[in-house]
Amino acid sequence: MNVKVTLKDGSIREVDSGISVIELAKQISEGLARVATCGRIDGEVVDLRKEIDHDCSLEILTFDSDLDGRKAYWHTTSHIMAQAVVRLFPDTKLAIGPSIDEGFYYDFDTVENFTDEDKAKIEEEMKKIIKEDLPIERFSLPKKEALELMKNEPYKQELINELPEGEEISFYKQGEFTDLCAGPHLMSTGKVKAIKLLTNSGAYWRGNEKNKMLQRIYAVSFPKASMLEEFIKLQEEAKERDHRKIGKDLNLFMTHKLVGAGLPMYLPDGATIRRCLERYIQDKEIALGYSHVYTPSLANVDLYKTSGHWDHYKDDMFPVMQMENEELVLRPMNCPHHMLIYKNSLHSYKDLPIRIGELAHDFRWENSGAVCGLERVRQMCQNDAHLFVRPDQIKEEVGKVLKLIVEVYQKDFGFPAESFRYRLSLRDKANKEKYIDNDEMWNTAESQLRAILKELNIEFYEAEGEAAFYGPKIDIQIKTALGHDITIPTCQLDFALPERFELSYIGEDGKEHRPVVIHRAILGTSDRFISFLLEETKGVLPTWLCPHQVKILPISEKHVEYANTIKEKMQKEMIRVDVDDRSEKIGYKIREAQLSKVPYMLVVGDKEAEENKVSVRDRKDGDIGQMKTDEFIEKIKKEIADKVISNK
RNA sequence: GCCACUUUAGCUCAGUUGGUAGAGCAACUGACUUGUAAUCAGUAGGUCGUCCGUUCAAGUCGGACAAGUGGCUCCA
Repeated sequence: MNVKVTLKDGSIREVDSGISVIELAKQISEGLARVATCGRIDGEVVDLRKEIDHDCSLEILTFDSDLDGRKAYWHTTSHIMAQAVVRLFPDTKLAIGPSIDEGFYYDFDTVENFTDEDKAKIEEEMKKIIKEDLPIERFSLPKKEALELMKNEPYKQELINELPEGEEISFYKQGEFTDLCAGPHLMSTGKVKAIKLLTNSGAYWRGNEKNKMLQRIYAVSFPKASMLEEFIKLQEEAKERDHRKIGKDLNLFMTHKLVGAGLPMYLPDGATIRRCLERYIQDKEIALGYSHVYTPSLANVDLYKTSGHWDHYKDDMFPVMQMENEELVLRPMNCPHHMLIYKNSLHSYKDLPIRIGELAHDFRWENSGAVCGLERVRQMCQNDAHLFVRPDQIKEEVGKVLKLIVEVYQKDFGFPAESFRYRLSLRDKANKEKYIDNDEMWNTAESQLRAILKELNIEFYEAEGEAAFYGPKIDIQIKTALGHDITIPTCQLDFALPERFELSYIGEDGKEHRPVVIHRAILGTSDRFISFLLEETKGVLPTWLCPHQVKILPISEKHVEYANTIKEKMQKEMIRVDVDDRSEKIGYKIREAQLSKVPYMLVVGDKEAEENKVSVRDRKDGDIGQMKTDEFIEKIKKEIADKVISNK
């Protein structure tokens, strides 16, 4: 933000581009600066005196790259929306209306739910309020008077009552409408130019499902109509990246209501991608000293009573199946099985760490409203492993896991580092029944993970209430094309399950010691990883993962025989190759192959057949010229060599 | 699970005020034998998500259920 301000003595001072709008506003309210004379909106220098047409101690706010300005802009629009709703539906009670990353929402307690028609009316009314260009005034009241002013607004009263005693409580007034608000806001409603109501949905008061459900309307606003158009365009692009759309277009997976919600079926091409990924990650793990096992998806319910899952995780599990005298459940996690595998033999301190991995199917009851393509499912395949370590090995092993994550995501897949945020997931100290009760254990585990992250110089944030019931985690969070914040890789520290299963190793001193368990998943689950992969790559997968790596396109039926001979040659080299032998023009075949995102198209006709060559067309660069068939086979083998041991 | 919306051919979508369905692409057949992003013609394909109701008559109106979509809650 680059702004010139006129100081009270009349001198003009340029404010650093690094200053935030809030900071500038503070300077103004402190009397340091009076009014800005020019600033940038959407990159263009404009005269702010035109933007700010009355003098008060309000903030100067513009919608440019400054996040604070953007938030104030949206926040103001949310007040305009609330004003419109109150005008149209006077019995509405107001809850909260904050700005969010992309726009804002407002929660209303209404007599009846909003329909699409209501939304259109609200949008019209908002445009009127903008046209009225109502000045926005800020004032503050002591608590008692604030409560009196909001006597008809129970949600606002609840909020006021929670504010600390003695604090000034600020309000913003525009025309007949006044709302409790910390600000900041624009100077008047007319500053808002382009608005669009997006979706409405139910939302619980304070996000607690025990509270009343309110009506939430999401919306965006911009200072220029063109920016709104741009926003809509970006939204459409995000839809194109949606893994469910790509999955359908490329025939990767399907669901069927007879199978059930959240239970996708992988079609041949999707199954190929998954098989390659699973082989890849297992090969990586083998190289790092992991041993893989197979364990059943069903277990006696007592296993989970022993592990503690039954007490802490029951609601997320499928119900017990009672057969003869046994009570069986589908497993939600693999840890208990792996604990028993560890316990199956005696271990020396010299044997540790022991790393037990499995591509294991887990079953979790997800709310019907939560399931989403491959991203949230009710049966998933975890790329799971449990590392049984001595306490002195925790740091090294967690470090190795984090290193593997970086290697996979950044080196092998080339995903940009900015896509990921490291989250230290801690317990919620106020909600003790959710977690295994052992404060000492929690404190040790949490501080150890924090120390490791710091030591490795990894930037992270802490989140209370995100831990597993048995221990804290380092989760790697990503934001999907759909804007969901999800975990893919995870690394968890667990002192609890070793205790519960009475695990031990024989130490140097000849006595029994308790190992520590590190739970980790690199791809997370195959399902969620594929959803992420498809969205991140827009379906243009690296060659080693492509279900169809090469498509041979004969110019005419005369050339099908030659096409088939090179196909056989490639198949022997474990390349996934098809021949398009239909009687279509070459342009048509290329178009189809291109849309199916095949990395290499080999056009073959008389010229190629004579010289035992192929004309290579790359999906990104188009025609890249002729080469000998053997030369092409070597090229593609080289391309996939470091990811793949067995390609089929 | 909760709130809102959606569900018509394999896919993408039309379908006027209720009078038992259309297009494009795909598929199939035939002709064309093709040189780097769509050759032409023809054929076939649907109890309009399922069930119940209103009506002389329901893709269209009402209800229940299911699946899907956007959120909330939850979560790998």
